[in-house]
Amino acid sequence: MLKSNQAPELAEARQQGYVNISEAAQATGVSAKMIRHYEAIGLTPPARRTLADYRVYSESDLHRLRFIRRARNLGFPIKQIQVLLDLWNNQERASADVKQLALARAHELAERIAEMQAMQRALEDLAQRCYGDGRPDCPILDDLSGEQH
Amino acid sequence: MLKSNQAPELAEARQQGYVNISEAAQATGVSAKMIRHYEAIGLTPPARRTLADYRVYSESDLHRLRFIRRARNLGFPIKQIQVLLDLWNNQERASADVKQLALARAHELAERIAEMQAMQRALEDLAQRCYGDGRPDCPILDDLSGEQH
DNA sequence: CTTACGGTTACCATATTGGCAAGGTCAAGC
DNA sequence: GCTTGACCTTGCCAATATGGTAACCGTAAG
Repeated sequence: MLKSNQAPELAEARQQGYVNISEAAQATGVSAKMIRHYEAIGLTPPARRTLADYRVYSESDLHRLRFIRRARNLGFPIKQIQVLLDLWNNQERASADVKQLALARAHELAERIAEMQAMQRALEDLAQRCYGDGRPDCPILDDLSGEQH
Repeated sequence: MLKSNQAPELAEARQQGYVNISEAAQATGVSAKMIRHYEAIGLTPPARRTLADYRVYSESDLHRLRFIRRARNLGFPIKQIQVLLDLWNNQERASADVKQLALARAHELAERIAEMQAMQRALEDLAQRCYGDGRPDCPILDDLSGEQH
């Protein structure tokens, strides 16, 4: 009567410590939508299924999802998270590889931050020179028009 | 023999001071691809065409494209550029409207910058605590795993 | 006339996330 | 046992802005 080997029913899977996708989402902070998406693009291995094709997740699956969420919070794109997951699973990894990824990411962030700070400064400079009242004169639009000042 | 009123041939349009799309791209720094795209989404009015359906651009068309490029360089999204273009064309605009857009954009940028700086700091902290040699121990992966330190 | 270049439209792709629709499943209450 | 509501499934569409490709036709120069 027990069919625990391949595709259990949901209640049975739960007894074995599995959770369904919405519980996994709540437990990891990754939306159900994204959990399915990560599986579809191969970032995570195909989830185990019940007889009714419901996805169920073990504690180690949840662990991996939390890993992904934290990496996303650090701004890593999916491709790099793929590499990080490989390194995470690889006992013979060299920490140098991981450090290099982290520093490369930090460097990219620094460059983007510098660009955005330049934009922000330019906008605030322009806004400061703009009266901001009912008059139509506007140094901001003048600057966008390419007028010399 | 002259058919300059509606749809001239390319040579004729050129004599009237029009340029074709690749010249417009070079003159404004907006790629031909993007010029067509901006037209398709209604950011710019439909370009004038020659008999053979080639787009041709007047100096004021180029002026508008340069305006768009500068606004993009300041990080304005297309939707806001639409508003900026309207204000630019509107003689009765109030500079307050433009200033508000610029400051709102500056504010968004500041928020994104703060987030990214937090990521960057976190990454550099982690990298600094990582030996970065051949050993597998790696505080970066430990942190992503959620281990307490 | 041929050739090379460049224009045209219409797709596809990126990366990430949200939303919706149609249909099947689970659990609880009657 | 049946109904009901919540939840699962897949698949498709949406957004951001930009790049690429393919098939077809126009233009300019030899």
